[in-house]
Amino acid sequence: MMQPGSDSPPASAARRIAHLDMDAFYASVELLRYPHLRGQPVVIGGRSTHAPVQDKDGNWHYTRMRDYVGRGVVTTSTYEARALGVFSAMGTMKAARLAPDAILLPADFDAYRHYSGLFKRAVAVIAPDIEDRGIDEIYLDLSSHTEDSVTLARMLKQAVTQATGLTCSVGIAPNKLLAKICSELDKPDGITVLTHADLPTRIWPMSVRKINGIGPKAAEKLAALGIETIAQLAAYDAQALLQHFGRSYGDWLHRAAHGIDDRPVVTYSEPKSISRETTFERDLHARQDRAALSDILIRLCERLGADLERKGYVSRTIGIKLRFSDFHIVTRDISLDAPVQTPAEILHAARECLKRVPLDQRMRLLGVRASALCHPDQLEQMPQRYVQGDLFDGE
DNA sequence: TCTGGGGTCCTAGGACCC
DNA sequence: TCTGGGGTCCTAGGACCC
Repeated sequence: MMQPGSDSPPASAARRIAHLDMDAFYASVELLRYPHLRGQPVVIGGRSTHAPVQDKDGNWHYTRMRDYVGRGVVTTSTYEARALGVFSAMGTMKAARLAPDAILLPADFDAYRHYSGLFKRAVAVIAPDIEDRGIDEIYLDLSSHTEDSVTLARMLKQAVTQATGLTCSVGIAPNKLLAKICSELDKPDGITVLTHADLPTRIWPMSVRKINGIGPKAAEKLAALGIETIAQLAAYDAQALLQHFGRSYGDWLHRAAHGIDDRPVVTYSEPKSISRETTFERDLHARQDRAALSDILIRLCERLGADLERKGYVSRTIGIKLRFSDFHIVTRDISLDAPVQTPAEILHAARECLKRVPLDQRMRLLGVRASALCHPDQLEQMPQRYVQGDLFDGE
């Protein structure tokens, strides 16, 4: 907030942006529920059939990783499990090999959403300019605050812990790109404050993969050019980057390596799409498993329809997604004349899309997506199509 | 013993319009 | 005959993020 009597900062004024990241969020929420597991390697993943059960004497019985069979990936893990090499997105079976004695807990997203709301509301009391980046992290615009950065970070962390019993890590820097990198520098339960002057010593030695937006593909391409650290990326000829990565991404790479990022903290945005998808217990075939697939599709459409209704959206574009056993993905979508919301309407459109995919291979995943969303009460004000000729009568 | 579910953004070609 | 230059929408795929 602006202080009374203070002038608006000039457009070029240095910004102060925080990135706040909850520490091992899902696992930490589970430890609130099962505090006696603290200090042990715990992995979140698998299905709800692996939930702990309490016997008549009040003792909890957990599933160990070694007893797990089935598909899926690790959603997150405690720092003790990470020490054994178990990280997010790792196949559950591989994780079981690395940490057979680790305890497996199913993900409970309702609980995580609850704690997500608690920590965000607590932060909002101190710093209301919040950009939501998912369930466990946020950006904050602290530019108008007068306290020094370490004081602010301590206040934020204290508010989060008071509201949830959980810890987080905070990075404060001149922009989102740097704030995001620096919240990781002192994890868990850390505070890192960075200025542009710290770039060469703190940021440049790191791998390009630490930049949010450089994924495995881009990193591989960069490595082929002899670029592995952010320093090497910063030193690389800007024109050459454009040649290799195209104008948009090439320019962004160059700016990112130099710590330049003008993106604002976006405090509100409408969703672009809503989807539901599921990976089957075993791969299914369109012919042999027709009934099972049909049931799954119907259930997905029901859930998607319920999501749309609950959130108050109608959709003009329905799409499907298939992942085949060889992991290649096919999508199809269809734009409708009139927006839809009910499961029956979604199902009808989804079946139209499915007709356009050759189904001769086994599938492992089916998904349904609604996009081109709008609120039903906006339909009146927003005609679907302008009659294009009207504006150009006489042409 | 591989590899979840929910998203965003970008690119690119073709249809179609003026 | 030869061959414009905008623009928008639709569709498909892919990279990336949490």
